[in-house]
Parts: sequence; C-alpha cells; structure tokens
Amino acid sequence: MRISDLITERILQMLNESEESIAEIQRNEFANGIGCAPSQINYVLSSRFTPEHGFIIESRRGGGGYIKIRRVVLDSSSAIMHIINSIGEKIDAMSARILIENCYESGLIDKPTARLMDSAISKNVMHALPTEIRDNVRASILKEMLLVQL
Amino acid sequence: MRISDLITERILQMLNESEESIAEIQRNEFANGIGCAPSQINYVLSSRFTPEHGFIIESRRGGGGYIKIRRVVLDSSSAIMHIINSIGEKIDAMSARILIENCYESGLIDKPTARLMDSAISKNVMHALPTEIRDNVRASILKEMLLVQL
DNA sequence: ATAATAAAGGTCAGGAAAGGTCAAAAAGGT
DNA sequence: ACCTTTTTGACCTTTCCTGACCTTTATTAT
Repeated sequence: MRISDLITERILQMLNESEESIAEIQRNEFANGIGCAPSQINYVLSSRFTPEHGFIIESRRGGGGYIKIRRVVLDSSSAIMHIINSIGEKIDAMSARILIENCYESGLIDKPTARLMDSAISKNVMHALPTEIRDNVRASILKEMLLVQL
Repeated sequence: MRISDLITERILQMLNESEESIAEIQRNEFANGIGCAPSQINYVLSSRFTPEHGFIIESRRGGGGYIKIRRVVLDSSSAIMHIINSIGEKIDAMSARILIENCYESGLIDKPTARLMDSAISKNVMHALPTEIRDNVRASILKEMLLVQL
C-alpha cells in the first residue's frame, strides 16, 4: 500500500471520528508516526484534500503550530452550478476528466454517473469531430450533463 | 503458442480464481513473469479485454500503480450490446430519443441515466457542431454511453 | 523591548515508480 | 504477394516520495 493512501486513510478516519468533521494534526509528529517525510503530508493534502474535493485546510507555523483539515458539506445544487459556471466555452480532455473525478470524489455525482459522463466525452467520440471544436463540444456536453444533475 | 494467448490465458485464470471476477496486476511485474514487453500487456488488453468482449479496465499510474480487469456479467448486458450494434454509424435525433426511452421502459437503464443520456445529445450540444456530422457524433456518444452500462 | 534562537509548517525541484502511446518490424494467414 | 495480427522498443505522462532550503511564529536571553 502506498504511503499516500495510508496518510489519506488516517486523516479520513480522524475526520469521521470527529463530531465537527475536523482533523487537527502536527505535521512532523504525524509524519513520524507514519514513517515518511513531513513534506509528504503536504503532498497528500494538496493532491487529495483540496477545496474541489470538499476540504478546507488551515494551518499555523511556529511553536505549537498545527494543520487543521475540515470537511465542508456544501449544498449540492449550488456546488454543481458553481462548477458549470467554471467551465466556460472550452475544456480540454484532461481537465474534463479531473472535473468529473472531483465531482465523484466530493459526492456530487455517483460512480455510474461519472462513468457515463466520461464515456460521453471519450476519445472515441471526440475523434469523430474536427480538432478545433473538440474543446467546445466537450464543454457543451459536460455542462448539459451537469445541468440535469441539479 | 503466441505470447498474447499466454497473457490472455493467465488473465482469464486470475478472473476465474477471483470471487469477484476481478484480476489486478502490476504491468511490469506481470510482463516480466511472462517474458514480454510491458506494452504487450496493453496490446492484449485493448484487443481482447474490451467492453465489447465484456470486460472493463481501470488503471492507475505512478508509484504503486496497477491495472484492474473486471469481467462484467452479461445479463441485460447482451441486450445492451445488441442495441449498440443496431445503432450503426449514424442516428438522428428522433430515433435516439426513442431508443433511450425504450431502454428505460425495458429496464435496461434507470431514469437518471436516461436523462443524462438525453442531455448529452441535446440540441444545445448538437448545435455546436456542423450539421453534416451531427448524426455521426450522436451515434458515437450514444454508443459510448451504452457501453459503460454493461 | 529587542535580538537571538527554537519550533513549527511551506515550497519546490528532482528522482523513482508506475502505466500509456505509437510506429515500425516481425510473424502468420490466404 | 498482400493483408492482418502480434511484438517490441523508444518515448511520454502521471503519481509518488524525499530532501534541501525558506518563512512564519513562539520563546528565551539580554
């Protein structure tokens, strides 16, 4: 098992055990307990506990410093609207995949839905149309599909 | 015996031995155990373990990466396959709507899925592309979306 | 008060560990 | 001979992990 998975697991566990959905750690101590470089914690936080994933991080340096991870439950519809608005006229393949993945991770859509969305903008489909309009069409499809999730 | 046959055999064996019909491999290690180029694994997967053949592949790169091969049980799946095959290269808007409706009525897909499919090939989307390729793109999207319902 | 020191956490580049892609050569089949 | 399938290798992208160095905050000494 990857160290990053272990870190993720521990943090999630702390969040679940906390009534307030807040996990507070000391970076060095935590890293030590797991057996990894302290910066590894930052890596995991910045790749898996982002606002897009539904988490807010706050921290403080210096003596008695800490890192606080909070899970935010946002209203599903407004979250989706927010995402739709963020798409704009174009979106490239990679960004689209990440966006869908994030929607799934944050619980806005379920896995079958995510798979369906992926398939609708898959390479096979995009291949059927002129390169120069692909990003536009992808954005268009994605926005329509998100719209019906409201 | 061809190497690709050997690879196929091993994967099938793993699938049969697994209760969940899931085979998980590490590409390099697996290729090494067989004695072939790692990319050969991709070749076999993409030529013989496609959704059309009743398999779904998912993978992850980076340290601790993996490839997961899942066999999907074909119950309603064969029905869906049949439908996919019936679509062909093109489908007009009206036929598509009816086809989706039929899939829903016959219980092959649920309502949210149907709505999602409708949205992906909606007027708004199709408007974004040249008239002459609309029926092709619609067919393409539809087939891809049905494929992941297997 | 101020300056020095200690105690955190943050950043970033780079290397390692996977899997992915593609074109071209080789092998088989008709 | 021609066409299709197999096989490989070179190169690419993604993900993970660490270590060196930096910034911020708290504490202590003067």
